[in-house]
Amino acid sequence: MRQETIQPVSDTSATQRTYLALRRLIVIGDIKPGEKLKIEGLRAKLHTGASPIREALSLLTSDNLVERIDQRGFRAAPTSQANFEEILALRCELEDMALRMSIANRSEAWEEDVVLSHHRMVRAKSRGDEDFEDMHKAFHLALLENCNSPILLKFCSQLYDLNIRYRYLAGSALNYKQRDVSKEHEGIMNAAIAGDVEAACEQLLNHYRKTGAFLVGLLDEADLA
Amino acid sequence: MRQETIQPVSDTSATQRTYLALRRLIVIGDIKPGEKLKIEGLRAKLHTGASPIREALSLLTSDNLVERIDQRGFRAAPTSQANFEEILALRCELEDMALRMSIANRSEAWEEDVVLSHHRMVRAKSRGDEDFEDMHKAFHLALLENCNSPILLKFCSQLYDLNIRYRYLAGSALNYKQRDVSKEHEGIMNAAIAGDVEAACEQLLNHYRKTGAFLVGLLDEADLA
DNA sequence: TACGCAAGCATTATCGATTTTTTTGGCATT
DNA sequence: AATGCCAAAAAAATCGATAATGCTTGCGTA
Repeated sequence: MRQETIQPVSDTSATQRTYLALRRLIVIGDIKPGEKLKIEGLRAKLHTGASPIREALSLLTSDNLVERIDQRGFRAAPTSQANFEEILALRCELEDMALRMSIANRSEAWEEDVVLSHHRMVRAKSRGDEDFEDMHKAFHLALLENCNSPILLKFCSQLYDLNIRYRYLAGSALNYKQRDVSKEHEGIMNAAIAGDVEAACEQLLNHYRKTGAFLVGLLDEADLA
Repeated sequence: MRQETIQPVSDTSATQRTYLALRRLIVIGDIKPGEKLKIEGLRAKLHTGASPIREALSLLTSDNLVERIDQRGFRAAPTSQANFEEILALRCELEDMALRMSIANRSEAWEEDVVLSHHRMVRAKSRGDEDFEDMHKAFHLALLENCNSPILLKFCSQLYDLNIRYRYLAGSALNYKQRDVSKEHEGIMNAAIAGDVEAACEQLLNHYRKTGAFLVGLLDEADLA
């Protein structure tokens, strides 16, 4: 009988798992903005050693989700209205840029990716799936994916995560006020696929600004810190 | 007699020192693009333990200077003409944006900072100081500093470092062909201080594009990897 | 009472050793 | 000659313990 190659204990490293777990905790607000991230506490919570934690925190620093203070440990990045507005403004600028480039390089393969990720998002939503948020992000990034500028894409992805954090902070109020977000998504997708740069960008930015304005309203009430 | 508080062994952490050292080695090209970064080797070279190295490398990952491959270690980010052109294009877009904002928020304090950092750069240059490169970066960032958008600033700073790496790769040929870079710097500074947005931005982008075109020429000859 | 100092405590940072995983090189088989 | 398999070596990842550092509290003094 064929000797089964020994299965690795896990297919990802402890650092990777810790990174994803911590990132999630911060983004969804389970770890509060400004909160001190004590190694010991996390070690217990995530069942792993100090090294993976430390490394994961270093990685999160680059994502602007964690602040590292030399000799004084780590803390979750603080939030503020100014920070939110900065993120919104940058997102509008950078995504506009990326979407224009993406459409300029338009190809059938890309159009298919966009349609596919949109479909998956819609499906996840109608099912009430856990991973709707992931699909939502995937859709938005798929739109930009074709821009042929990995660094720009990375910036957009980072900003997306920073932004979504505020969505969670604002609470579930958003779920009700569902506007016609689905329509907006469709509109963006269709314009993008049709190669209508101006329409696509205008709708995308509108989409962000509407959500943004709404969020600012909510954040005023809920205190951030 | 007043009891002297015990001096710390060093005023910065080993991680911080390692981070700066490694970053420098990569930017100036002492560590080649794509080169494997073995922990043991670096441990010996930098006289420190594995933990600080590992952490420093994680931090450099966020700067796009190091790639992390799960379970397979780290390597210096590879270079390519496409990558260089991407950096150049992004820099033009983002710095243009930042400079416009900076000028829009213009204040006396900021103008003084700009003048000061320019002076220091000129002085370092005339003296042939080691730290001319640092001063040069400081000057360019000072121009943008007033944009009131820390994240944008961070992006610009990152892109600056990525770009300068190519300058070093192209070799010292640049030192001779000194065009009239000093004039260009002055022009940018004066326009910025005078609040002439269009002139300042135009000159800044020209400055980058000229250097960029020149570099692309050199990079064609020298093989990058 | 307010201030400065110092000891004790909490936490971070670092090291050295161990465990896992990947890579390499040789050997047998087709 | 090429392929696949295994064992040995190299490297990365992780752990547990220790050293360094920052923070807090309580005491003595003015």
